[in-house]
Amino acid sequence: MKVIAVVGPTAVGKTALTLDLAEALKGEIVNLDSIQIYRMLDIGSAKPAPEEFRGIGHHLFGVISPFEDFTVSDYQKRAAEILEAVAARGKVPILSGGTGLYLSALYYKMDFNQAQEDPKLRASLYEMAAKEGKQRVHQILCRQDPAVAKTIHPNNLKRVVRALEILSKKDQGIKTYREDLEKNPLYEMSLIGLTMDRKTLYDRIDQRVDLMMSQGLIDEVKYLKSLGLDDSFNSMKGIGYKEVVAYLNGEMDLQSTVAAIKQHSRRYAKRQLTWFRQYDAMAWFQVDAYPDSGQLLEDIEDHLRQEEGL
RNA sequence: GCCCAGAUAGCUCAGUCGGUAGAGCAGAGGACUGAAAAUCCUCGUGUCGGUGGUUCGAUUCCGCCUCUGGGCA
Repeated sequence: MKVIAVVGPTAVGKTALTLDLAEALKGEIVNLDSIQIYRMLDIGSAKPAPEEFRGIGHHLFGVISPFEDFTVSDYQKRAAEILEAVAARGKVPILSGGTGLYLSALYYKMDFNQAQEDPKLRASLYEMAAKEGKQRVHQILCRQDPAVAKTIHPNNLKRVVRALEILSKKDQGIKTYREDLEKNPLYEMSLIGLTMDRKTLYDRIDQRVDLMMSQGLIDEVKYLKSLGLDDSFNSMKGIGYKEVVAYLNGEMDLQSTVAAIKQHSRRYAKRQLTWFRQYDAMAWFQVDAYPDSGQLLEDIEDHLRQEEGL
């Protein structure tokens, strides 16, 4: 099945370009973003508005309750179904978003079903970390699987815990996961990476945060809070949300809140670029090197045609 | 004009009882298999304002100059 993925850092212009591309290729858009997937998180996640859909199919935007703990594994299942359905309709599915792990969950053959979550084990390990230190938990991993322990830093508790969780279900541990990584044979995926001069990107991020504020991000978060959502929910851990929650709790003044959102967004963009560099098949396009989006679109279409010809 | 305090990394500053210097922030690079907008790791050479002097040796002490704050006229 032919699938296109448009990825890149936040604020690089994925949404607009994907819309043009979908129009040109008679495609449908499938969300590849871990926050836009939630309902009611609109302004802060820069979710595309239905008024701007131009009649093009959009999937997995705002379909999950923000009270729900959505995971990569859930995404993988739901996205796979959507990709099937779109292809069955004779349309080309275009993934668009910036969540790297979600891309890998589709691009590679990743089986998350082998080791389910274990809340009890997690809780006890976190308790141990709180009492005896993160080092202690890492030591346990060292004993059970020294090779994996070496690849995970002791301070990265979250990942140490997950590695132990996998070991408790499965003899091979997380290492075999990594080594077994192969491309998902179901999809013939074209990877389109959007990038931009760093300084220009950061300016755009700053501008977009200002725009979100003027669009009413504070009110959006106020409303979410009034529903009972606080920073303990995964949905509220997104950039723009966690900072405004802190502001509404009186922990920060408005100016530093805005500054923090900008800074966190910049760092996030950097991490996204690091992640997306790992794919050898990624075709990169420097967005700000094009005088207009029309030329960019043409080049991308050329590239896709070329890839198909191979 | 006089007095005082400053001038050190992109920014804010610390420090060297004289042996050419280091924190925070900003920034850069990286890792990543059920929280991923998450979580975590690594990275600091800069005419120490300019110029003379003392000294084996000055960013450090002294003189002068320039600039920036503040005060007094």
